[in-house]
Amino acid sequence: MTTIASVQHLSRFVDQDVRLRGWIYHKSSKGKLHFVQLRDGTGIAQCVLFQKDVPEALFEAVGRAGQESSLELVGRVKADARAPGGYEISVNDGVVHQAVDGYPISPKEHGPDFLLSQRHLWLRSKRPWATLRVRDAVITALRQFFDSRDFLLVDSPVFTPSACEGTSNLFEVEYFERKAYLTQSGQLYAEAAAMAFGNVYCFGPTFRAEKSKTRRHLTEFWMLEPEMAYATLDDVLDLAEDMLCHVVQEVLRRRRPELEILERDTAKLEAIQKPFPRMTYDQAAEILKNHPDSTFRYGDDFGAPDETILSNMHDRPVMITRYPKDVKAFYMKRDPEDPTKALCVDVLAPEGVGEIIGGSQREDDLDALLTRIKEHELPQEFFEWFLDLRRYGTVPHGGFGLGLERTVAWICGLEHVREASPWPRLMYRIEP
RNA sequence: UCCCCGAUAGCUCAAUGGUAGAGCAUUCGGCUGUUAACCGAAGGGUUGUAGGUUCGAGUCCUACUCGGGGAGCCA
Repeated sequence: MTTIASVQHLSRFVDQDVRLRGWIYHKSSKGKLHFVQLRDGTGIAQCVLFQKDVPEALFEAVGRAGQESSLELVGRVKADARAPGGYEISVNDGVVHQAVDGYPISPKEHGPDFLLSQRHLWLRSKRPWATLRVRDAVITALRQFFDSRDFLLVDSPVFTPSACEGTSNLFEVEYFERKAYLTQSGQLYAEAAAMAFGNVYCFGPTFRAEKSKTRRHLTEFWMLEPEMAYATLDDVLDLAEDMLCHVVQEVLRRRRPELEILERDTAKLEAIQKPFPRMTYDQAAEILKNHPDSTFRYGDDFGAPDETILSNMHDRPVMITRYPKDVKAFYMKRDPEDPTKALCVDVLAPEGVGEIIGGSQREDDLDALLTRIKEHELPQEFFEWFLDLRRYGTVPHGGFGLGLERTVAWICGLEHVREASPWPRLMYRIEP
């Protein structure tokens, strides 16, 4: 039996006979020879079948086999500059498992509606392949980063009894005799875990029933939320900065070919180095006040065009701190130097991508948090356990939430976050 | 929820209110170096749905359905 090789590691088998198992990505025939671009999941390799070198039945079978036909080909690996990837298989044997005709996704252009409806097949194409391999590297780098810093993974529940930040925009589900909601953030549970384990993070799916139809929104997305006991806003900023640098470095180290397929300008990723620019809301407001394209009014949150203006001013993520308390969540601690502000941060990715991280130092004072819950008209009974964290050994603490798909979209240079998810869930799309 | 845009062959798109078209894909034939090959031939249509205007509607009008982009909100 000939050695089974993967396209990824083809260079290890030069001048050896190997067996490749996969699918036809593309084929072109010239009379007495076929060129088969064989896709095996790890990459694409060019295989050449000369009629005189292979069994007649195989030559005819390959001739009839269209795009995405499944097959195994056996042959010698040769370095050949004419072949994409630099290696080529001179085929002498093989078998077509299933000859396909009429595969829906041709090498030509397609629209997003069609491609999303064919997501189960679209995954096989080059761009999704490259994108999802970058996503894998991002996730691996994130876990590695937190593990190396002794953060413990403590996941938060998906079913929750009520809202973390407010009652709107939640998906409601039947939960036996009562209602439950799909989580929109694991943060409150991460805070409890931080009091038990010190530094923790949770990483899982979150859900927003917001009727958003933009390139930045999914109804289901993955969020990574670290939480640190005995931490201040500055600690949160430092952590976010180190984390993003590590993730980008790891993607550059491990996923160069994928970034090339995506035609990503890697110079823009090389520029992601410490320190990131940091400014306060007031400083950002001053910039927007004088900007012709902004309709910003002091006291409001920044709109999407405002974020674009601010992020385009820098070649690396910009960290904006200390927003007005009224536009931010109830659990954020107020700035002791200016009680109208919250000790919070938004991290805006460059190139107009916008917000990928939102974080804060948390309110650790029981009475202040009680007041805040009343101000926001939240049902206190659902937050008693959360208030317990302030009753029994409260400490300064903080953390942030990182949107995975937005981060992947930024690193890959995607137009829309839906491509950063293998099975994107959008307001008007839940299939396949 | 609001604003803008779109829907014609499997896909991407054309068609001045007057005969429904092309490229790709598919099928068949040809070709020993293709990279989204090339050359020749064939099949493929209830123009999103329902009404209306008109001698005549893919084209104009109304409603609906589905989708795309954006706002707000957020990661």
